[in-house]
Parts: sequence; C-alpha cells; structure tokens
Amino acid sequence: MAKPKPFDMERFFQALADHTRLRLLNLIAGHELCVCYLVEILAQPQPKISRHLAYLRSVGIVHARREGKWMHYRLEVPTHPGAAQILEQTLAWMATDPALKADRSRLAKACCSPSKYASLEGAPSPTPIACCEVC
Amino acid sequence: MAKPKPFDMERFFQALADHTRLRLLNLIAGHELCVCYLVEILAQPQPKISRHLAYLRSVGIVHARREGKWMHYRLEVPTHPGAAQILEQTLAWMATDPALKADRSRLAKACCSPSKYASLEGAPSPTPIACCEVC
DNA sequence: TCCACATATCCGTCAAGACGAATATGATGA
DNA sequence: TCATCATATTCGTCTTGACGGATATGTGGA
Repeated sequence: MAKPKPFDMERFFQALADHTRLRLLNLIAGHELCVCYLVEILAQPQPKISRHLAYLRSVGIVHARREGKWMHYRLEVPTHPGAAQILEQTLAWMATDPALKADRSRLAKACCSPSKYASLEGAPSPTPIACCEVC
Repeated sequence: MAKPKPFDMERFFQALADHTRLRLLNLIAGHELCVCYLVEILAQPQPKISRHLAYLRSVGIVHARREGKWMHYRLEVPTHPGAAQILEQTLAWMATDPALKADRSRLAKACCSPSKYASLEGAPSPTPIACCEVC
C-alpha cells in the first residue's frame, strides 16, 4: 500500500504565495463564510474567487460545505502539524496588516447590514464572529 | 520621502515555495556556508544553486559575504517580525523532515572530511556547528 | 419541466520563473 | 598582465499558473 504521501511543503507555500489567496484566507479565518461575501468584499470577479478557493481546497487549507445554492468555506487545519503551525502564524501576521485589517472590517460591516449590498440579498450570513466586533 | 515599503508577504512565501530553495535554507540554517558546499551536497549545477541563492538574497532571507574567491551565505532574519517568525517555524519544520535531515547529515559528513570531495579541496570550512554533531 | 440563481470549470492568452548551456565577473597567484 | 578558480548572470526554452470571458453544473422554486 502507498505511504500516506509526505506533505508537500512546496505546494503548501505556493498556496500562500498569492495576494488574492492571502486576502481570502484572511477573511475566512475564524468563521465560515459564503462565497458571495468573498466576491462582494474583495470586489473581484466571481470566477477568479472560485478558482482561488479551489486551489486552497486542493491543498487542504480550506473546507467547502454546500447549503442549498450556497457554498460555505471555512479554514481546515492541515493534517501536517508543521503546516498547521505555519498557517496559524500566518493568520496572526495577517491580523496586523493594515490592508487586510481593512478587508476584515468591510466584511464586518457587510455582515451587520447585508441589505445595503444588492448582491447579498437573501444570502446566508457568516457565523457571527465577524459581525460582533462592530454591532 | 517614501514609506519603508510594506513587507511583501506574497513574495516572501514565493521564496519558500520552491524545493531547491527549501533545501538551501535547510543547509544554511544555523551556520555560514560556502557555496561550493551547497553545490556538492545538493549535487545540482552551480548556476542553478547560484540563481536560487540570488532569489533568497533579493527577498532578504539570506546574506552573502565574500571572502577572497569564496562566497559565504548565512541566514538573515527578515526585518518584518511576522516573516521572521514564519521563517523560524519553517526551519523547525524542516528539522523534522526525513529528506532534509539526510541533506544535513551529508553536509556534516562532508564538513568532517572535505578531503574526500574533490570539489571541496581547499574550500573554507563551514562554521563548525554542522560538523560537531558527527565528529 | 423550465427558469433563475450561486458557484464551478473551460478556453485562450500572457507573465513569472525554473532550467541547462554558455558566458561574464571578480579575486588570486604566477 | 595573464591564467585559473569560484561564483554570477545571460539567453532561449518550457511549464505553471493568473486572468477575463464564456459557459457548464447544481440547486430550489414556479
């Protein structure tokens, strides 16, 4: 039988080596989030967001769950403990970055009053963590 | 005057997202090392090693020092504290990887008896840390 | 069954960067 | 000054992956 395949460090870092993917991880960190929120907050074309989410999924960093028409994404702790630690550290780093902080607060605002965003009409709210800071 | 330019997270991770560069960092970690040792231990073409070292230098992860004909490389702690932590964590991770462990022990052997490697004749020895584990 | 919506995937194009081969640079010693 | 050695860079080729635009898939409701 095949060995459990040694964790691919190179690919793991490749997953982190893209601006859009870092922004996605930053928003997803801490709560489960509907794709439509990511599209709205990052103001990027939906196929682009979807492709990057697929990349992150293929590396085992995020997990997708379907709920009706909506897909929810959340962080998935990598199986490899080394990778898990690096990811955690990276999130801590992102918490201090001004641009990424701005992304998060836009998410918090959108979460408080989704009615202000046409594209979020009827969309399932993120788990409340993001929102609480603001409202 | 220009702001001190926000550390480029994306590029930092790109530097880590290559197998050869990870192997180089693994060997360089903890001691200053002459390029010829890297070429010998990794058994890769010299220009390839040199190019990757240049990449790591450009990102501020390694530092080069000339001593006569020889260039010595050592780790350089990134200016950004977040990056410094990630790098440290990554080295810790590498310490546990079997293939990388093998690289390090080959380095230790070469350091003990450089005379066995034609290409290392007369080359300046690494700082002794690598060697001590073995001899 | 058909439509509308959320999301995913496909296609062609383009830029970054990894590689081997060749060559340039920079230091030493004759 | 010239030859030699260690290392760096350049060149052409190829692969990966990022992108926009178009389209496919999957779900719920009429």
